[in-house]
Amino acid sequence: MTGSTDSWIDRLQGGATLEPAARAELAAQARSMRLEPGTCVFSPGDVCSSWLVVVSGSIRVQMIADTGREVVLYRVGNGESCLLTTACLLGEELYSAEGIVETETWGIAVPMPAFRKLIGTSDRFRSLVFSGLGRRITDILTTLEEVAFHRLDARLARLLLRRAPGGALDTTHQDIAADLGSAREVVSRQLKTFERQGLVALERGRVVLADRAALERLASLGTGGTAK
Amino acid sequence: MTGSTDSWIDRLQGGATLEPAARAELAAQARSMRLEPGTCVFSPGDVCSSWLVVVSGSIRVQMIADTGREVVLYRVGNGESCLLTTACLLGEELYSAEGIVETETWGIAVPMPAFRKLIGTSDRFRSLVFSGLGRRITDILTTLEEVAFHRLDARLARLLLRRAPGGALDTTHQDIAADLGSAREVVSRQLKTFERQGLVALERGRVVLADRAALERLASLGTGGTAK
DNA sequence: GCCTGAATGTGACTTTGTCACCGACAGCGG
DNA sequence: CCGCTGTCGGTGACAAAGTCACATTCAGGC
Repeated sequence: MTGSTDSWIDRLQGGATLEPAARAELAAQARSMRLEPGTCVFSPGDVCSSWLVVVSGSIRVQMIADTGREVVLYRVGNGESCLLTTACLLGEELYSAEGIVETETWGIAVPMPAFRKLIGTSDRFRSLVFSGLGRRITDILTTLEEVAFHRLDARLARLLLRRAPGGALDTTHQDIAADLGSAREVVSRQLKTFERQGLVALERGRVVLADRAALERLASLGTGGTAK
Repeated sequence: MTGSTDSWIDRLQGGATLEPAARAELAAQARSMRLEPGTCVFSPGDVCSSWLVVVSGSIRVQMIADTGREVVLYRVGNGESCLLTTACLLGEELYSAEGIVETETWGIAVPMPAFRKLIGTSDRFRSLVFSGLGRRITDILTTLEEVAFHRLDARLARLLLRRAPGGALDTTHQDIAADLGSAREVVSRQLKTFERQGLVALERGRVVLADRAALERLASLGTGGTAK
């Protein structure tokens, strides 16, 4: 809303090539927000009135069962938009999951009317929105495949490799369980087993990778193995 | 492609209100197909070159694990379009699941260029496509929630009630297992238990509901119960 | 040092999934 | 009518995952 109003547009994935008219419309209509970790951006049953983009930071989108168990569907960050929001706006439905701010986040909200207008008038905007949509649907299907078909040890190994690039991961077992769609006790036990096998070292609120190669071997079980 | 060329357009959900220009474009570009049960319409890894609509009949979209286990994501029928196809066309991705014709099906294929043109020019067409999209995403999330959170007995009871309106269901245990994302043996055992409890009667290739009320009681466990 | 709440560890038991068979049945060709 | 063959369903044994009910452990405040 100030001098650098539209700098975020360039940080939006695919935003740099938008037509000038679309850029202007976006810059004029969008509302910029700063969000604190823990904030709930939307909950199941909410109506959806704006298109959401995360410029920086990260929002976790998850489903919660009545028993308290959770599954993380995907995370939105780095110039991405949120699949559920887009789907709800386009299909005029209610949210069916919840969105939680994970790290200090800079977000942009584009009101529904402006969003619809842009979709109708800008080819570039349309393809930007859609390619994000396709990618996320793939993410959700991957989550479903993992939960339905794969063993927990392989999934846990994959998650550790994916989320601990520096060789360590600072989270609680509860968080990991949510990511995997499993239960905390199960994750604790599996981590303990990994520790006994020398694959990781455990500290309170932190998992340190000790044998990356072995974890990779485990992770590739049931991934198609020899690949196609 | 004959006298009644565009009669299918009226049978498409939301198709009756399309602008004349959009109807003409659709009628001119679409290709009509008759599909036999068992035909595979698309497989994982295929590129997606046409937008697909099922006028009548039914197509089952499912994922298959290397172990042979399957989960049905959703079914397309009755004037609906296929989420995965739409998502792949829009996001230019490859299919990540497979589509199998279940019953004799009448389908329509709209080539990608015509589809893109319609999306860009017709407001009605756009909203028709999108509302279908939103509904299907909800379906997939429901599937994920069921598989990740709910007990098999409740899920099986729900499936029986949903798919046996006449009080009986003609399918194999294998098929039911695929629908639930579970294994055949597990479904067989659970059905046997239901039979011992007098909830159903089993015949080869057929399940007959015997105590609908009890099944409904079972089905509502873990659905939120008293509701919200 | 003591309290408190969050994070983690564990045992016992249930539910699901997997593996390896077996038997039952339908349709078919002889 | 007989026997073959492929699909369908049943079962036991055992492994993996989820649930329940607590016991520990630890970091910070007071």
